[in-house]
Amino acid sequence: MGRRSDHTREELRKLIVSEGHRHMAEVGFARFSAREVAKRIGYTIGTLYNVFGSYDRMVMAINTRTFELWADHLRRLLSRASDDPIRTLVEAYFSFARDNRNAWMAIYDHRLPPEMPMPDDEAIRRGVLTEIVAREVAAGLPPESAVQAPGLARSLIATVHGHCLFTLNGTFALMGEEHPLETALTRVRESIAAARDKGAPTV
Amino acid sequence: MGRRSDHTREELRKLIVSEGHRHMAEVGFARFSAREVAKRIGYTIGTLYNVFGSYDRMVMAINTRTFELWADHLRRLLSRASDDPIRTLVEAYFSFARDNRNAWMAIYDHRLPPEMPMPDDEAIRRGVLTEIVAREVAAGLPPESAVQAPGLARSLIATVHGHCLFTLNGTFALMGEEHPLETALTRVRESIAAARDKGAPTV
DNA sequence: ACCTGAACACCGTTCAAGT
DNA sequence: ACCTGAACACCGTTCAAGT
Repeated sequence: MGRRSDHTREELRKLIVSEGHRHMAEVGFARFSAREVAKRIGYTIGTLYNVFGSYDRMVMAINTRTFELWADHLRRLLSRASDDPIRTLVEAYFSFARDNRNAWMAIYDHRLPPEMPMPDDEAIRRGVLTEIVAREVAAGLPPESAVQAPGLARSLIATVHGHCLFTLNGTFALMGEEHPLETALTRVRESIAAARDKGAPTV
Repeated sequence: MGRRSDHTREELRKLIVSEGHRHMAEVGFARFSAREVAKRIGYTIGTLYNVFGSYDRMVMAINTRTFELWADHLRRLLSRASDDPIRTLVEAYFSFARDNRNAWMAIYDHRLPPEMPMPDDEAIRRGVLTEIVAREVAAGLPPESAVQAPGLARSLIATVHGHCLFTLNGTFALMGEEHPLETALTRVRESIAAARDKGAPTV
């Protein structure tokens, strides 16, 4: 057969990412299959390799899509009148993860081969989420402490991430933790308060 | 063929966990294979199913073994004269993860099927690590705040875990974080200081 | 009772052969 | 130039058949 060209290369890319994301959301990373994505869009497995070159590059594109949906979710909740944007951010981090379990966990389940670094384009699109958080952290600090915002934001994302991950993967349940979100928020508030008190680092 | 009985059932269990752990450490969760473990110990795949019943139960046993090695590592470093056990704990969390990348990440890569809860025995053996941390956190608090120790310990483990995971999976590298361990330790100290100041909750 | 090994229904990856 | 589909070397899982 060959030469169908029902779609341009760009349309095909979007089709694969969109249907692949849906498949990931349904079955999760462990049962995700490139062959199944091909079947769903009515092409064969060879076509996915024409477009993405490898399984890893396709999963990377799907996970970047999840990052973008996640950032949208954060912006949407922040845009609603909120007198407590820090709480809103923590809640949005958790609610996206909980409502998109499989796709969200796939971001961290998938690891690129060591010899294959993340393309700049993908890294930039994923970095938007960090920027959203950094902006709100900066807004919560006095001007003389604002230089700390990017570093503090990275660390607070890691903090919230740990709490969110332990909630979804059952670790907190085994430990007997009953209020993961409020606990995470307490940690975040403590650190922002500490940065506020300390002011700009003197080093 | 059949009926070899070179080993008792218990010897076979230990053999599989030990060789399986080695295989996991070498290739990581994504390339781990039960068939390869069988080949390495000189049995066939059917025998692994006789002993463990499923792939998931075998991986669970291997990961529990990693938990025990990890707890040993923490105890070993704590037992050395240390004037700063909290720093020692954070360093030990990171150093075990870094020196046992594949086995450590496999703990969180592997997810049990939802219908298959963790057996009590495994949960208890994994919980030892949490208890070690809780003991040191309690020692760092005044007596009237000590009731908070278990809850605070869970949360600090999640905090350190997020920083450790972002270090190993490359997230922090993309974000430009250069001192993950010191950053995690700063977060931990802030939270312990906050608990110390606040005293026992009045609720 | 214990273990084997074939069978089953899948994988990701490659690539010669068609249009 | 684009796409197919067979081939390859693997998976986890099951289970009848051997000893």
